[in-house]
Amino acid sequence: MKLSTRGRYGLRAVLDLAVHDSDEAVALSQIAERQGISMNYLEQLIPKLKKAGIVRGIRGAQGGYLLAMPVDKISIGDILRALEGDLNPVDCADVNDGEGACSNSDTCVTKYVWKRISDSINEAVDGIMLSELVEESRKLQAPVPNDSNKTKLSCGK
Amino acid sequence: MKLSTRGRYGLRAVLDLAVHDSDEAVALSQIAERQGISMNYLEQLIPKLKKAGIVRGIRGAQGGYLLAMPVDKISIGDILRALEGDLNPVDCADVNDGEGACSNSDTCVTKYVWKRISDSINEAVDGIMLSELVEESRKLQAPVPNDSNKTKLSCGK
DNA sequence: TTAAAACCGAGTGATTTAATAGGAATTAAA
DNA sequence: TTTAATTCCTATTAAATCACTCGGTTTTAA
Repeated sequence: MKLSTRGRYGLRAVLDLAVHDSDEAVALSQIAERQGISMNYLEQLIPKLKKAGIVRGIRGAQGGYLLAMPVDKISIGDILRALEGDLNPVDCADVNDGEGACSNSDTCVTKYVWKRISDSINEAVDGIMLSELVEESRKLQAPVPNDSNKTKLSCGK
Repeated sequence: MKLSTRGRYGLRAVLDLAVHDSDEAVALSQIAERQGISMNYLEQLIPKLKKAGIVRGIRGAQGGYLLAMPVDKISIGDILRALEGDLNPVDCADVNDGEGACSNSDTCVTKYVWKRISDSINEAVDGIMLSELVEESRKLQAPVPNDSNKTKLSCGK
């Protein structure tokens, strides 16, 4: 029951993008450098975020990425589901609306457990908007206004 | 963010044991057969459940396993944590009380997200007692009182 | 024209998962 | 006292997944 680096790195990348949001695109190399993440690896996560309508890319020189929606319309749940796939603890038809066929759903008792876990996770992540994390990070870097470019926004790898 | 078969099989095994709870021990071979799970594999999960004080083994012929606590004292969270390890989405000191050292916990914003997820999962599973699942399974098998031995209690693998 | 960037797909070593297998120790019952 | 049932313990393994790396192509601003 651990998030993979897809979810962890990807959320950091989107948050970095959100913190540096403006009218000009941000190059992936900058995000990768600031966050200390391999750019090649980050590159693989981008298509998932694009498909979910979270970021959009600007090709060519001086290109980069922009958020495709305002920060207060993007929930952490949107981001994590885009990167990790559904956040359900099992592949079960009664939990994951219809997906994942199951033969004896009628005699299944554990599905109540999976449903409760699934609902609680999704409610938690859907209740946090990207804008809240942006605000929080601005508070944290306020005391040292100069090195705003270096803030990692997240711990560990 | 999926539970492994450890958690899914193991919970089914404990639930099976709880449904067939009595003063005589239940052989693992019976649980394995009823639940359609490899006995060799189930055998590997038992030490985790014993260490957590959930089951105890009776050795020798006519031996087997018994619940080590009353069903209303065992939460689903106890069982899943015993089988899967902690249910936190990341290894982060600020989430997983102290475990997992972290260098820049001070500038970390994402930890708020991980904490919310972690808390919601643990609250969900700690709020369900094994006794509730036993009751639920009795309700489901009530219409056909004869085949109580065959109830799988869970779907899929 | 050039260089910076997004875009695309293939390959890879390490780790984890989900088992299987074989045997030793214990004990109730024949 | 033997036998058979059972827990207990450790090792091995095939397959999948993870976390990257690499090499190239297209696009586009300067």
